[in-house]
Amino acid sequence: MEEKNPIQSAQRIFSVYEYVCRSGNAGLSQITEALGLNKSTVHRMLASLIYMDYVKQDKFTGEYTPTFKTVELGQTILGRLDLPGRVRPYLQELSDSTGETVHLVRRDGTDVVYVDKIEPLHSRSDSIRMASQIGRRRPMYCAGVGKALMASMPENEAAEIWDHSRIEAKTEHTIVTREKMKEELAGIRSRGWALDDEENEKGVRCVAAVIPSDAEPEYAFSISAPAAHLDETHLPEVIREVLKRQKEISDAL
Amino acid sequence: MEEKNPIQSAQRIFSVYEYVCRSGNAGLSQITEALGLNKSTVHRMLASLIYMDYVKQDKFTGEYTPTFKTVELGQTILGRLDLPGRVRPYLQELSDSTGETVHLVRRDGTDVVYVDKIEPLHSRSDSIRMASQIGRRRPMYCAGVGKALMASMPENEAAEIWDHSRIEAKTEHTIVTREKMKEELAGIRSRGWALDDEENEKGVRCVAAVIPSDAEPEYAFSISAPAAHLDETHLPEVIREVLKRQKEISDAL
DNA sequence: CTTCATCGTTTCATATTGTGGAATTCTATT
DNA sequence: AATAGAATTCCACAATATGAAACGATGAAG
Repeated sequence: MEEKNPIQSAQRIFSVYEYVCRSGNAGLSQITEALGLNKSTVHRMLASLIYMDYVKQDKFTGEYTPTFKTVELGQTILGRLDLPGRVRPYLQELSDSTGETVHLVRRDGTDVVYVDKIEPLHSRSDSIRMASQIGRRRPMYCAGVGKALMASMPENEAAEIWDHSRIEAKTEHTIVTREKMKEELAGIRSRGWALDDEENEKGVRCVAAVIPSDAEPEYAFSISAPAAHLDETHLPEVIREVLKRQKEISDAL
Repeated sequence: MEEKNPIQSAQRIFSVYEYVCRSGNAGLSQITEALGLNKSTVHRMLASLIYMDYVKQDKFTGEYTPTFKTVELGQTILGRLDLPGRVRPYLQELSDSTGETVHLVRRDGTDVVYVDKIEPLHSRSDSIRMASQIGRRRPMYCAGVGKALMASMPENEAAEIWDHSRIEAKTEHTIVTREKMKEELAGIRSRGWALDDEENEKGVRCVAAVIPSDAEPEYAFSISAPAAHLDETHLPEVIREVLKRQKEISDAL
């Protein structure tokens, strides 16, 4: 991998672009300070982004905000995936029947990327909003969906993913040894579902399963919930729901 | 407005970036030909985009594809909007009860931008897939949602939108005169809903209404369907459903 | 097996552009 | 009216982006 951007001005303009996207709105001085660039440089970068319709400037406040063009490009990329649209009805039903958030992910190297996120139509009164976001990536080793995918591939391939992952203990429950992971994957294979037992985020558990496929599965889905909801009492029922929907999806594809 | 990009290399690298996003995957030579740039320039642009993680290169085919980073940025922008998440359950019910696609838009100058799109969980057998896409913009004057929004603002403001729009007859049904639009908006005001009567796309009709707000409404939603579904027989029922959901949303916000 | 075509990759002299310091303009505050 | 602090503009020149040419890889044709 290169150790610096082959095009310096690209680094600069994309820094400005991302800053505006991530902040939502920002003034010239704020961006200048945050990025450590000269303000006439930043000004020209913004003028360029405005010209290309990625950014717009509020007439009254002078602040810069992202346009929806990035949203449209993102949706163009996402919309090219066929599977999410086809499985969404099943995942919405899963979400509705459990009252919890459902995620669909796609494998991307040693990571998974969230490609859909379904909230129940009627949230339970004690539900919490999941911080997950479509487009975000996460390492496979500490995600229920990631482990489900690893369990559905040849063992050597799963081992390679482990070896290429930067293992760190995200919580005290995160699996950090090769042996433990191997056992875990064996368990997942025999059960047909994976559990993220507060391994990625304290207080959050999830039940996951792969989307069956003729080839090696590339997608997986999960129900995430506060650990208090997914306790020993409720777990079996949720597992049943997950496997039921998995079967329906399998039958329909 | 500037008549050329203030930063030439920005123009180039964003051209390459958009090309890769829109095509889904492309080889160096293809991009070079399409954009009329020197191939070593394009190669360096791609190297830069790879460095910034917007693009990746397939190891086997050598082709370049967009990563999910753009999706993530787009979702960051979209996720900053509060209203879509809150009204989605109502719109999903509207979609399910009618079996048609529902759109939520937000006003953006003289245009509307699609910020959500809901498909019924169980499509009717003769449903068609709407070409609309989140992030896409559309002029207000020829969209049901746009007319609904125009009808809910002061007349002079609606007139200004009309004056600043590039009016063209998208179909033979498109309203292209100021007088006709004025009458149309008066009708919408008295009825409380708008109809896109094949004005934007032949064969497609939609019923639209604004999302009520204390201030001037900024969002509107619509049901779109093939004209054959939304004929005179079915229209009253769909209108009732639209107004019913509008009321529920109003009560809940 | 050799040759050829076409793809992506790399190099480097130099033409061209992006840079940033300083001045200017604008607006809100005192 | 003066001041502060924001955004905007200018332009000499330092620095970079450019592209022609060469190179390496791969698959197809003979």
